[in-house]
Amino acid sequence: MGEKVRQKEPGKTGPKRRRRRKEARPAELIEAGLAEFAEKGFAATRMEDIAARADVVKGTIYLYFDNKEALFKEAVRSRIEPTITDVQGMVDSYDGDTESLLRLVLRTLYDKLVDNDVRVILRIMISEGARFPELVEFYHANTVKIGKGMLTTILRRGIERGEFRADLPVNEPIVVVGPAIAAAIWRLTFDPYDPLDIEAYAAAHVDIVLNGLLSRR
Amino acid sequence: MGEKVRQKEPGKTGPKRRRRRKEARPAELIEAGLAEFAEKGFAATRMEDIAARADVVKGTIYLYFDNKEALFKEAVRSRIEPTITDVQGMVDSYDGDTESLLRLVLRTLYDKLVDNDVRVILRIMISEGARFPELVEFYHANTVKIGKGMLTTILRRGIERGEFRADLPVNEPIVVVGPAIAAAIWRLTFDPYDPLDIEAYAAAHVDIVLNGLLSRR
Amino acid sequence: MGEKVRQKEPGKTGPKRRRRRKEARPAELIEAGLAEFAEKGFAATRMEDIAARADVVKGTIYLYFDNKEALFKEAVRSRIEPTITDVQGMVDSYDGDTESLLRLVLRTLYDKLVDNDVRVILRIMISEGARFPELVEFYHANTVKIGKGMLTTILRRGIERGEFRADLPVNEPIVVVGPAIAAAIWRLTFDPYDPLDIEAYAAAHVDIVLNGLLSRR
Amino acid sequence: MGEKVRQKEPGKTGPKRRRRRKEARPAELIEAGLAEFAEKGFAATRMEDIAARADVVKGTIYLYFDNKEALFKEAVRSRIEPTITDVQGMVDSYDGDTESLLRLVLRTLYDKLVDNDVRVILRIMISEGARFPELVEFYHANTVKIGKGMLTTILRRGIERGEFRADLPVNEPIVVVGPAIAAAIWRLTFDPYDPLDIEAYAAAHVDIVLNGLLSRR
DNA sequence: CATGAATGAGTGTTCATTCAT
DNA sequence: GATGAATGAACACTCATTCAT
Repeated sequence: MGEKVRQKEPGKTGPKRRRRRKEARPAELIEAGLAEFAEKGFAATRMEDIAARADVVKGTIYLYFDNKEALFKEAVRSRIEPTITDVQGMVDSYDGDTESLLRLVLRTLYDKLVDNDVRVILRIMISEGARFPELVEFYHANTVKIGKGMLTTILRRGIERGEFRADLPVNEPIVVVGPAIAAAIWRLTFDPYDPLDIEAYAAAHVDIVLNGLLSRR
Repeated sequence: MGEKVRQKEPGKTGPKRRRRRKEARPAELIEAGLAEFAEKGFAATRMEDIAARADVVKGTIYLYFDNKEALFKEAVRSRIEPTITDVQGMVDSYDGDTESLLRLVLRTLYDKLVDNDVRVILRIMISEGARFPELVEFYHANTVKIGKGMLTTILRRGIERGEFRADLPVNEPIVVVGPAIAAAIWRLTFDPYDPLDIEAYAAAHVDIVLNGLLSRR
Repeated sequence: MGEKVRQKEPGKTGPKRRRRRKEARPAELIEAGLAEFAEKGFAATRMEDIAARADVVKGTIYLYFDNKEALFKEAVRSRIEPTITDVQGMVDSYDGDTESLLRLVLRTLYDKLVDNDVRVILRIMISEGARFPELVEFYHANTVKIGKGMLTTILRRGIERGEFRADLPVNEPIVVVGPAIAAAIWRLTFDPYDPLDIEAYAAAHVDIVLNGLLSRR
Repeated sequence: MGEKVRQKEPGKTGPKRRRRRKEARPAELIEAGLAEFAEKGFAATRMEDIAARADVVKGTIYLYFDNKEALFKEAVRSRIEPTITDVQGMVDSYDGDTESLLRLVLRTLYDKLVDNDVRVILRIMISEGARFPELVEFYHANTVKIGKGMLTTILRRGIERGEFRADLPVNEPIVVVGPAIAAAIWRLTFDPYDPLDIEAYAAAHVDIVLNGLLSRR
């Protein structure tokens, strides 16, 4: 009888759990949305799944966000903002040798890279960048460009202090962090089939970038 | 022939051509599909758009592929297969010094990276990998793993011949090509806002990886 | 309330009412579905038509049923269930002569046969049985088999009490109700061209089955 | 590697089996169509399946029939036509006693009932009658009405010759064959779950219809 | 504020039918 | 005549969004 009439468990009708903190709602939805978007991409993510993850119903989302796209953008933006800023100061006020400074910066980068959020933003940029160019621009302006500038500063500092080779290609500082970006991509894709030993990899990165491959003549 | 627009009642409804392309169709559809999937991802791509790009109607696709997923998988697979194999031989038979070999391999990598197809496969792996793990596994097994092995071989060769430092971290060869992967990602995302000078970047990559950052003591 | 036609901008697009009928909806949809399925068969019935008959839109059906097949099965099942049970008791507790009992049972059968629902289930069994064998099995087990058993009981009772011929073929009780089944089929098919006088037919059925054709020797 | 590109077995391209007799084509298609329609109904039958059953391709059907509906109607009609006519003569020229005549007619009916074609036409009438009333009318006019008339003739003959009860309800002759119709329906539906012993059933039918249920007083 | 039933605009897929070969 | 590639009009089903409660 009634093989499968979906009927949301009748009897559960009572007005039970009124939401805890109303203040937290948008943040919870952003959290839930980001998780879903990162996992499935914009198009494949269902509002219903976001709602379920935030433990509300679909309609509730529309009390806080105009539509799916608005939630997506806010979610991504909210995660981009606090990313680089904290590293900024580190460079300005550092007074040790530049090699140590670069090691510290790379260390920080790997720690962030392992952190889910940043990796996930990277995936979203790659996946959805074509459809949301403002987000890419925003991410670039607020994070990537700043980071790139920082690296240039570090390279120049090293050269000026005679610690780094004078003929370094300072205009292409991304090369220096390239292996870390590659590691982030690897973890997003091939890790299940060929797991990356982050510690060993990070050490190899620092070793090769600092010392190069060639034997000392 | 077969390309002619029907001409009866000129000025009427329009160019309703029926091309007969049995042999060519699957390849054309794969091409069109790959372009759309790469641009928009699996979920956001409409069969109708793929069809339009291949200049057929939606239903025609189903003459050649069971469904959207089948087309997607075949398209991706068809692009993965011919990727690495040609480089393989280069390494085995090379008899110059290892630095030159590595330069050659990196050069080839950058040329491929600029090539649309490979970059595009990378984007698909990152975007859709979670939903199509078989594809990631396939790509890893047929391309990435082989490439990684090649790099290890090259590093070992350099060490054995005394050309490379004896204490190189040969177990993390991805570090060596990391900057190139980062460049591919960059081109997929930030290039419109901050274009990459591939030549300069590639040169910087080779320079830094081979020589490192530090000044010779 | 809930039945009111929205009135803003009178003369505009029309009566777009949103009724909230959580409780009643499944039953309404089953009713509408059964009517359509019985008329056109499973394949030829459009979800949109079912929806229209229930005064909702197509998507609404999927709030209550997984798919067309699920709605079909539930609709058929829901109509099969309450069919025979009421007759069951009649036989067990009857204490008049068996001829009267049989007349009563046949009378009930004709009344049910005229009843749209049962006839319609019969049509569905014949039309769709091949594609939905579980339904046929279910109908047989819950209705036909029970009815058949009842008839056997009646025949035996008549024989035991000396009312019926001792040499009756009690193993083929369907023969006794066969003319009623034929009448149901007739009404489903030829009635428009050659209408059946149910009363006269039922009387003839009872007459012939009880007395036979042959003149008393 | 081409997981599932459908590609009709390349190499089988040669112009092999040119159809045997062109004359037979329409008949073969009608045969194939009838079989499919009977099994699945009009809507659920695919032209492709009919074609496959007749060992031609889909397009070929349209050389002989305007469309699906035309094929359906012709198929049904072609099977209706030769049905009753042969029995007609039997009645006119019979000179034995009427009980034997009726036995003979019922025997013939059961033989036909077992015969796939007639049962199958019955199923089609029940399933598709609502959508193809002309066919029902045609079937009724050419088969059912004639048969009904024959039965009336037989009943009258029996009464006139004093063989049958004088007060038989001659206006409802369908009652007499009702059990046979019920048997046909049974075989179309419940036979897999509760098989009918046709011989025993037919004997019971004849027995009960001729002698009735009541014990001779 | 929150709910969740209902909507309606798609999108993937099927299939009768056409037509160049 | 026969083929089978291609078409295009449906149709089942999904899901972002709305809105009465």
